[in-house]
Amino acid sequence: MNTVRVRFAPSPTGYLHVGGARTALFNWLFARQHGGVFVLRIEDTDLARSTEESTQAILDSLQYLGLDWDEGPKKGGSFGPYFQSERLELYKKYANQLMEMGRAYKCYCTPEELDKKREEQIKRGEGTHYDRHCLHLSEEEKARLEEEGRIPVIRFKSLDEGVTEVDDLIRGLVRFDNVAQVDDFVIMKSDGMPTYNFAVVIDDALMQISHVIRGEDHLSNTPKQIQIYQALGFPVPKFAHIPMILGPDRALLSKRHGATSVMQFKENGYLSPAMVNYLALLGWSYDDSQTIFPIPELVEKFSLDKVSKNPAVFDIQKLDWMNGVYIRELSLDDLFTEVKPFWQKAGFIPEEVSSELKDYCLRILKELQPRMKLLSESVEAARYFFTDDFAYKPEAVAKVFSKPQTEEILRYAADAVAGAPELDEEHLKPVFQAGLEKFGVKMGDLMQPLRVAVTGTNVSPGLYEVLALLGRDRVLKRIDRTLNMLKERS
RNA sequence: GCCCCCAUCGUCUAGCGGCCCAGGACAUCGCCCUCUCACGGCGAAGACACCGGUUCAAAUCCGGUUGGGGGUACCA
Repeated sequence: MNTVRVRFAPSPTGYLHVGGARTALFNWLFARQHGGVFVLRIEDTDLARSTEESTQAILDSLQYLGLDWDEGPKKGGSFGPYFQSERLELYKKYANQLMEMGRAYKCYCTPEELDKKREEQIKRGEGTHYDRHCLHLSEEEKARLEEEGRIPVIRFKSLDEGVTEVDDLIRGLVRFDNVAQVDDFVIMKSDGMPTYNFAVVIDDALMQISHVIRGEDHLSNTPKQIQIYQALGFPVPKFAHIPMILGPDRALLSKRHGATSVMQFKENGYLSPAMVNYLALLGWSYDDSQTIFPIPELVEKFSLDKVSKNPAVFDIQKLDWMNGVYIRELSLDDLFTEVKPFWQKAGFIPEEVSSELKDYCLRILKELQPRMKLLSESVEAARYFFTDDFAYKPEAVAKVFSKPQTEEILRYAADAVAGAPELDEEHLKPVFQAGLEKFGVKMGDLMQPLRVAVTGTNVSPGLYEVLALLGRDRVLKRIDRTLNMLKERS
């Protein structure tokens, strides 16, 4: 009886963006916590903008985030179909029922006529609402209009008095004046499709949705929907309107703020659990100390009454930090699994990785792990481990190779490397230190030129580790190459 | 225009009448570690939008102002 049934109902008119993902996440968490059902429904009633690619992109995005649905596309369920475009008969049936009850009527007004009336209402300082011009049309008038070729829409006849209350789980009681706030809105368009405010009610009612968790942008539409529930005698679900996500300029988060598509985040190297963790914290918090929440803990601790009422600015820097935290928590093996596609795409490693190569990768990753925020960063950071043909970073050359004695120091380092039984700190450091006295310089003045010589950059993991990974041959070749370059330059 | 929602450090937030001259995290700055960069450790700076009430006592309750967001479609 009290089964929790929630749903995520995106319209396939583009990629899933982080706002939608966050809504999906809150629904999913709520369902999982209560042992309920998470339904995925595709709201594709906008014929002009809905595409199959978008549907697929949404499915892929949810999968990446690990938000599995119990009923919906590719999964089925006993409340289907789960595409609104396949539920047209249902909407028609209930629209007719409303008309028979006298709670809906055909309207022949053209968009132009309606626009004009709206403008006048605004000019007069009134709220905008349909003037019920078509409510009292006689059968003859209707027939005449249809002969003219006008195709009617169906409007809901809203209540003439009183207020409609939305008892929101997050915002508390919100009251709307029926006359001023609930228009005789269109429920069936002239193309035979239902409008959002109608279809959402029919579907949520028929799918026995118990809690409607959605963005705050739907709060103002809720009284309209509640009137439909009531007119049709459907039980009204509980509502929870979660705050919007904004960009740094406090405008609604959109493409112009940068990446907003979930798949884009995946491609940029964000780990799924980091993404989920960050999204969960946008508008929700647990206490005054914890910020890292593994998914099972989220399922356990999430609650709607800890959801904030104010809109949240999407902070990419915090997401980056969090991604770094999750990267550092990965085992090297798991990190390799995550990094693999990036390295394959860069041509560093083949499709099939030998155990010897994997071992090498793991050793590299051990050094890179504490320095990574994004998986994608590992490509540039690891380039010199996979190719000898790397470019020297101009800033590094300018800064490091401009010092006196550079070439002598590099030659000394080459000798040290050539003579050391092992390329590690234990064997190299004493030799390097001896060099410092000889040249009258500090450790950095020796290590930095050597670093640039073997990596092409002045920023890398610990040099001893890098040298050991590269091996004697490659190190000596690279020092040679650098020396030649310096000679040619002067 | 009309209606609805919201208002604590730059950002996400804790706070639900006294524990708060406001706590945490990211970002920023400084120090330590140190071969560079990270990681890690320590520390600094940084907020209750404003004005009125209510109360012995307000970040917390009420009203207003201002500001931000949303809705007002034959989009969802």
